[in-house]
Amino acid sequence: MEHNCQSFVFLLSYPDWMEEPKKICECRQCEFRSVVFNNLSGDEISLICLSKRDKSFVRGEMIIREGQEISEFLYLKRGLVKLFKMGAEGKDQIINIAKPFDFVSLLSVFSDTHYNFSIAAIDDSTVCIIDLSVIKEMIEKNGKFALRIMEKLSQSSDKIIHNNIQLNQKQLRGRIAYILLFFSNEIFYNKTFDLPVSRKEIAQLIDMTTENVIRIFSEFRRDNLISISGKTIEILNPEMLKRISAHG
Amino acid sequence: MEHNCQSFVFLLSYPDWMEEPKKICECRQCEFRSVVFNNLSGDEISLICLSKRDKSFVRGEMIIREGQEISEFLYLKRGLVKLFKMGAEGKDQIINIAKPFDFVSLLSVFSDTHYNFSIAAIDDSTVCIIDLSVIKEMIEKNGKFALRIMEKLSQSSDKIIHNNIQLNQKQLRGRIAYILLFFSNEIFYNKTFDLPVSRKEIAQLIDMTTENVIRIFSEFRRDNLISISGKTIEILNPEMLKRISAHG
DNA sequence: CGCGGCTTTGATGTTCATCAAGTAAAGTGG
DNA sequence: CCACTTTACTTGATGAACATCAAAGCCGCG
Repeated sequence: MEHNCQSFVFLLSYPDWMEEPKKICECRQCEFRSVVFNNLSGDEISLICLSKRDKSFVRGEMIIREGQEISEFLYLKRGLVKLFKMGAEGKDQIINIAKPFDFVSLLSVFSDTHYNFSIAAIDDSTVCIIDLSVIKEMIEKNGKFALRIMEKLSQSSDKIIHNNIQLNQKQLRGRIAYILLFFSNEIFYNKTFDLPVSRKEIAQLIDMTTENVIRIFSEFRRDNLISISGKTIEILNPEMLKRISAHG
Repeated sequence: MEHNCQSFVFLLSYPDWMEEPKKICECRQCEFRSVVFNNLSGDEISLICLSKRDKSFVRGEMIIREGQEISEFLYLKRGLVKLFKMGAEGKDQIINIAKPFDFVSLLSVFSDTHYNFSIAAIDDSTVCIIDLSVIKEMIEKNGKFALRIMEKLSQSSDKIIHNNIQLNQKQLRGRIAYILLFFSNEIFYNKTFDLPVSRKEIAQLIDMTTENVIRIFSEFRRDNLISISGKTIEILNPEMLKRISAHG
């Protein structure tokens, strides 16, 4: 999971017989390259390298604040973040949870000048930050790259929209089952995991009250669908949870 | 509102002194051009013309059926359509209502091979259909065009997502107020309008039951916020509706 | 150690879906 | 065009699902 995209290697001097080497950047090895940057030439990768930097955030830190100007293109390299809209007094609404290689700035990067949502780390995270103008320039110049970016962007929006539709139709038990399976299957790839969010945040994510999140957790524990100890959750009966998620 | 994008003008023969004219296509005059196709050269516009056709649908007709392969890029030239996911027995869920110049195929055009939602005309509509491969080719070749398409696409997704978030937080009265103002301000630009959808469809759009849509309509009429006669609605007290929409 | 935030459970009331039943409107076949 | 059927609309009554309020234990942190 660790990767290091930030260092350049310069030769301080070189013998006559040697051409001046191009700047070598570890972006060439970055896993992210395989996601969308495949279509970029070596030179283009180098250009990105020049304008990019990594930034790390600890759990709980704000990465983007609603209203901030969009001048950079962000993707998540490590950790877990939440996208959310702030509301009055703890009434935030979580739009999405993003994991490594997601474009976290994607809503509105290309459609607005300012963020209309916030981003915060829900686990220690590092974000790769690229000048938006560089990305735009590259989109203009490299058509394959443009298509690939559109694909990723479109996928992310689709996912959010369809998530929302699905959740709206379920009632509380269904939503809890859904979110438990989401963490287990799509984030941690494990039946046992530590919830990275508070009960309250779960409530904000699936649109219900904190009390009811807890109540249904307890209910599921009573029915031996899950076991809970603090933040640690183990899925005991995934089939039943799937049925509950699908139905109700 | 009327426009005609479909006819080519060919000269059947031309004198020696005249160069063979390029195909002239009325796309050059199409309003849509100003929306995104500004950045295309005359030749590129011609290419689009060659691969495109218009198709009209009467109110109620299906335009796209869930599961269908995506091979074309659609935009709405005239009318009103609904994007929706089919559910069991009238339990459809309406995702969005699109108006002229919206990209109606936008969710998933670039991220999937098959539609995962349906489109139907809720008013007599005409759709301009362009080969998706032609659009993709143009995105690859013309960077400015690519950026413009991304912008439009991103705007549309953003709108849907934020709509959803807003609606989720409101209770029934707030949703009805919201949707009434939506039709008045964003679709018909008029305080009096004919609802293009049934009460049931409104319920599917803002996620409630048909009975409650009717109940709250009646309530609003009783309180002199609106007047209703059949499908015709007049907004009498927009300020109050705005307040109701904002609050609850 | 004490304060504030997170968690938990119970009691209560509101909001909303469901059921039922009837009227109006719109489409259908003779 | 009329009887007929179906679909849309409307209102009321009931109960289920859920939010809100209240109270107490827990945990981490300055």
